[in-house]
Amino acid sequence: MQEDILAGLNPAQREAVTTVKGPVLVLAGPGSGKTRVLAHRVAYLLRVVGAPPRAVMAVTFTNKAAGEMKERVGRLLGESVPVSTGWKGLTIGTFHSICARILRAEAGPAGLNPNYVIYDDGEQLMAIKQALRDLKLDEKLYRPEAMRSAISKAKNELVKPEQFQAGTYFEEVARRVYVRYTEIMSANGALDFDDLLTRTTWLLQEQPEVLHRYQDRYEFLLVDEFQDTNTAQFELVRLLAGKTHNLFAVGDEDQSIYAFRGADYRNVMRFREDFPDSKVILLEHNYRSTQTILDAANAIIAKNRHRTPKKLRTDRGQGLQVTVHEAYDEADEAAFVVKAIQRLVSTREASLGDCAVMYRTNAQSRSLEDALVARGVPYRLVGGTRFYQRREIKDALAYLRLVHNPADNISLMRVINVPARSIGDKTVAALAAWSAEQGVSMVGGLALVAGDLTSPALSETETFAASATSPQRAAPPQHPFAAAAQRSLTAFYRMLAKWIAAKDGLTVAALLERITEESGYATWLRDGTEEGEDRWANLQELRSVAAHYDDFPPELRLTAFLEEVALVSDQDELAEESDRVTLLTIHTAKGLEFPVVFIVGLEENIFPHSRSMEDPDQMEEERRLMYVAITRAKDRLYLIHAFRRMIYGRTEVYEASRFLRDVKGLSGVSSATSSGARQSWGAEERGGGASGGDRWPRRDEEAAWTPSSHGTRRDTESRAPFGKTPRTAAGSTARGTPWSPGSIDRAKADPPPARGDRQPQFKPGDRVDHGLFGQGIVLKSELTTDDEEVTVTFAGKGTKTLLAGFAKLRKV
DNA sequence: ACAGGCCTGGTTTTT
DNA sequence: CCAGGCCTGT
Repeated sequence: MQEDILAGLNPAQREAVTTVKGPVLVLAGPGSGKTRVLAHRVAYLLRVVGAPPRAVMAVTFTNKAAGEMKERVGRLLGESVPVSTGWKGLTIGTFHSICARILRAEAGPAGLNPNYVIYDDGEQLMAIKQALRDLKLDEKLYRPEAMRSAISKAKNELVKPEQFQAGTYFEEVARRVYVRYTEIMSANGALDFDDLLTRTTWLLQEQPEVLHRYQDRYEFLLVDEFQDTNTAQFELVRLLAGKTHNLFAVGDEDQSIYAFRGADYRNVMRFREDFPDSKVILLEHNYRSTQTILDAANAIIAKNRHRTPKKLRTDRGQGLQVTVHEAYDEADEAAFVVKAIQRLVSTREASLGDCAVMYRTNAQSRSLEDALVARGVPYRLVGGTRFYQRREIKDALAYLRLVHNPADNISLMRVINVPARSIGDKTVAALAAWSAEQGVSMVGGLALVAGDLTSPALSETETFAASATSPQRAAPPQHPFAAAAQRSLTAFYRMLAKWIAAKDGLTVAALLERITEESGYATWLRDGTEEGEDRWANLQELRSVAAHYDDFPPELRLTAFLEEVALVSDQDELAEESDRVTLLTIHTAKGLEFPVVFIVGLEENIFPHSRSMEDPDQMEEERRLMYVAITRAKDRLYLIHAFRRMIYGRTEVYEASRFLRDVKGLSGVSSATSSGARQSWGAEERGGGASGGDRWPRRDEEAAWTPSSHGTRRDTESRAPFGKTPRTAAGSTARGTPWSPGSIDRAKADPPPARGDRQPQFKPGDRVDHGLFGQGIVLKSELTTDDEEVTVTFAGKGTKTLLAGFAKLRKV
């Protein structure tokens, strides 16, 4: 058994797995098998050490990582040990989900509503705006977003509202908002994401009895991505491990890229200070990339001052060259990427799914999408609109949440007039004000308006107003509503009260269905449009998620469901099945790997980002980001920058990124810039031609090369609407020729056409058939070094430029 | 209630 | 340039 678990591990990994007692810090380079080590260690603890499953806690940052770990542990153990996040078995989960569970179980000691709801950023912002209104502060002057970030920062540092030290006027405002916000959240029975961590940590800090219970239970702690912990998380882990010190932390300072949300890679150092007897294990062997790629990564990260020196090694050999390419502008950059991908695919050196294009900011995806769509290359864009952020989903969840926790005013306000029930803004505002006066939640207020003095909403409400406990009422108090408003409010209340009464007897799916039907939401949503049907389909998807909870005990299923949807993002179930090019930011690429990686936008002020230029610490983070990006690549790496780029509607010349300078001198890195190509085979080589995006102007032509000189681009094209499936070229519309006719002669950046001895397969006027676009007519065809580039106009699908070796074009 | 015009601000993101 | 918020007018 032990052999099984240790088989295939290298000596360092093996040591990490088997060093069971005491604090262990594993510094794990990218691709060094850290997930493997974590899973094997859990299996080892259970199987060889004989630890009971309930004594083991493994903490990750993302659901995806937690899921992977569960799966791998399950595989190692042959599924014989119950792997669950439940109380009985192993605890494997994210910081947030584990904390949510602890707070649910310890609602009493933690002073929380056991039915608390979790607010996401949007709902949090609503609560902050409420706080600003209560404090009569101007939203324009004190941006809610700024307040949110100040409050979040305080919480990450475990600073309570009453401990908040304001050193500036702004901070004083933030302090007051923080205080008021906390009151509002408590009245609503709501916690934000930061609260989950800080409240748990405060609970353990302040209640020794609770702390000891958890310390006694969890003999073995494992923490992934330790460099991403913030102060609250670090403290939480420290507390939990306080008794046994059997704390196993895996991290890599060099991959810390989340400082902006409170992560502090120095926690890795602090680990060694706080646990001086800790054993440090380095995992430097990389199983992912070629040596050339690792050399580039090492060259980047070696310039950071604050790090434990490490050097990645592989036994994969040098591998292929790393390509540095200079493009003319963002369109040329995108065209270069797409062509390179098509070339690799046509030669079967890679599949579309092997290829990833990474960029610093989301806005950069646009030109890439344009190029992919234009050339009919399927792709997926990671990080688009998320399922749980969609309006219909948020509405449905707000209904469910309100039924679960009627104190939740934010959810009430979201749904009270959706669909329209003649309860306008003024009525809602009056209800909010009057309910607060009465010391009840808004649902409590509705109960009073409806004359229902026995409503549970009147007794369960935590209040922040004068009356701390709700007095027994003999008669409903006078309310400010006119007869019509009263009628609407009462009708809404009766409906809601019925759902609340029925909730325990129904499955979540049934409750959801009942709510969407009786509220009129379903009818309202399905307005006959295609969009309405899409949204309805999304609701059905939510319902099928809810159905997973049918078998839970009745009193738990709604709680469990709401918790899951609050803490899970569909990023986690990021489908990898289809063969498409992946577009994603470097941040979202962390933890992933691809055989072929393109890093685009390698220009000063783009990457490294302009906001990081002044601050050496932020510049180090940019460097780590570049390091993460490079180390995603297994076999092929392309580093691309553009000579000029349009940002915020302004086109400017950008200097190549310093990161390129760091990498360029290395052996195995080839700088095949377009300008070099131009010099070697001459600017006069070819005349115009309509397939834009891949040519350079001559120097003397630069002045004329203004946006207006190359016609309109994509200004009429709106982005394809998001759907449940990633976009493909199939639904795209074509655009016109991007370059204005008759403009000056240009050189091609592409390799020169193959010499004489080849004949094009296609010529202008040929009728062809394409699997995706149907029939079309060839406009022109040109040979390139290794393929033939055919421009075809398709009926109703516009004009596409395709590679004959890649697209399945057939003459008809 | 909603369309349309004006203004503003625009890293990175999980939970 | 362009998305999202806010205001105004129907």
